[in-house]
Amino acid sequence: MLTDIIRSKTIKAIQSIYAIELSERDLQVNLTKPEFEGDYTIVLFSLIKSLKKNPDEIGNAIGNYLVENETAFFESYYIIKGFLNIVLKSDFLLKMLNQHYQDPCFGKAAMNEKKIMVEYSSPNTNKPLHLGHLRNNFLGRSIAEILKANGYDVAKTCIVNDRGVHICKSMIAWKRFANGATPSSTNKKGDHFVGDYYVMFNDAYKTEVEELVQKGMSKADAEKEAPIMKETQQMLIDWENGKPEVIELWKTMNQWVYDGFEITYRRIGSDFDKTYYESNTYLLGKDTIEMGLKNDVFFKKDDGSVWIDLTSEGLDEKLVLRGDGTSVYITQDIGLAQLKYDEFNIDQSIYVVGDEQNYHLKVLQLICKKLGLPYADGIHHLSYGMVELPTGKMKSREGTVVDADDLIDEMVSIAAAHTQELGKVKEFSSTELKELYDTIGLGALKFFLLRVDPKKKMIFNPEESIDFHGFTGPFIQYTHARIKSVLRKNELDPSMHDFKEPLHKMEKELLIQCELFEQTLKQAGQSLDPSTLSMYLFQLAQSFNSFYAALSISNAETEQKKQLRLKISSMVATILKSGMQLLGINVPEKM
RNA sequence: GGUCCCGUAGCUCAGCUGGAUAGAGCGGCAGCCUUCUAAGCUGUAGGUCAUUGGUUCGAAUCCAAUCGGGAUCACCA
Repeated sequence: MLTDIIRSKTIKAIQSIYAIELSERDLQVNLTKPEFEGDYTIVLFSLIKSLKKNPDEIGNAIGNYLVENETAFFESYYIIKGFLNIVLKSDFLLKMLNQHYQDPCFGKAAMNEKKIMVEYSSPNTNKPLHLGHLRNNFLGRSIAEILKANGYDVAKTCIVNDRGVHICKSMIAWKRFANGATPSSTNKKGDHFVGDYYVMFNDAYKTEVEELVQKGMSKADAEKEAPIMKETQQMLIDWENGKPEVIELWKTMNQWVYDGFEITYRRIGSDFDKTYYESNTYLLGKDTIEMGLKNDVFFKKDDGSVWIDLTSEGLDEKLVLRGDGTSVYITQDIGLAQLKYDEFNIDQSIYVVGDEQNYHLKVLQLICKKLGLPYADGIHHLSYGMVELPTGKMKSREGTVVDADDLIDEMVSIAAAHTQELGKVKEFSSTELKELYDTIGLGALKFFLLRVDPKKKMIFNPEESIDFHGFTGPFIQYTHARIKSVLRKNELDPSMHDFKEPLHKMEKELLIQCELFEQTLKQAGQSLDPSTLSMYLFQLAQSFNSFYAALSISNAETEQKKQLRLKISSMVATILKSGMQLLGINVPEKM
């Protein structure tokens, strides 16, 4: 990578001029700001102390040395107020261009030996997906792809929360209110169908509680005594005892939800190498607790419940097994962590889970460490912020949840309206059009959710629909389609690779930006952050559009210039396409 | 109350381990389609980087305190 090359050559220069060995960390190399002359900038301030010279003197010495001794790389230099701005020769960039202008693997690392698991999505089977789930799904999928591009062997998994009292709630409501209705009899998507009964449960429950309070019962008691709640709790017990009729209903209703999820997953492009179900894993982890009890990692209280004391870590005492011997949430997470490790032999396990569970995941890792489990250090919580509305958190009780399917439909129909209005793809068949609308609508939505730092919470305003202009997915898709159009109309000659004419400023800038792709992927992989990639792709597209407006490709001054520009365009399109694919976004040939 | 996170333009967000006059997009204003896709391009206005102190050649960035907002601390998942 260029930055690394410049850094190491500069360090070598300093060593040979001043006989002082600097570490890579001591030297800052950045892109030169556009308002100054030069391509890359070396910051001289940090060298003043160790070299005991003034910045101008140091800059001149280094600049001279580089231009004279590294003739293949450096052309000239400028010194402005403590910064050494160097001008690159075009050779390195042109070589890269000739090699990779249509290489879909450009920027990606070779396979390494490490295996990483990414767990994401992890839905509940009692309600349809909402906007928050979309952020999770897009992040998980994209991070998995980015890690693959960094050479890792990646396994995508999902843990489905398919059991528990909340699942029984929709089952009870269905028994009470459905009269045998099914998704097909009502022509409703299965997950939405079941979700409706979950809502009905809460309504009925609320009514019953109110009635009891009217009769003089306290609110707390009423909440426990409401018949519908008692039925639900009984159902959970029946479920755990395997009562056939309950199991039958549970299977049926979950299948409805899975059928619904399947449609959404296929549409948004989420898939998994392995799906775990809580109904299979909820009993895991007890052996490990037993082991920890023997090793004094855990302790037992008088009532038989098992705990871990994390107060020395600044946390609390945490229950890991109930007094009656049944599991809590963390018990099965300990077990599942073990199971994943056993089944996949992973070096690292990434959990894409919302930041509301920071404490939980911290405790999970700490417990695994204390137990001395080999995979403890590999556990990594990719904590992402909640998606909120301008009015605050989304609340299902207040009906302010943004439904995933609805939002996708809305985005796709906006894409369709825009496309029809512009009328650029009149020759498309109806299937091609449908595919294009999906590509653009989902591209806008995915990019919107991936362009911000995962760690930060973000605000979605349903009043202003997601943009299709500016820093958006469609902007990048459009840039790609535009390039493809130019490439269709002008023949690129692969044999032409000797570009002697000096590069235009914008040509050089584009090549330097292309070169940055590898570094960007590496950084996105290390920080598990697709937003850095999103920003990079946007900037690249933006630079291309400026280039496109300022310089003519097909009517370039010379044939050599034309071919150079066609290759640069091709390289930009290649990077935009492969970069967007790492975000889970397709780019059209035409739009 | 304990722990953790956040506060940058009207709005949504970038600003990496301290470095040049704090940047994008949207929205506002003014321009650009007889030339390769105007979902584009160019220009312009808009900031006490929550506040106050400290560290130093230099702070939006590091430290401390204050103010404001949020998450979490269940024999829930």
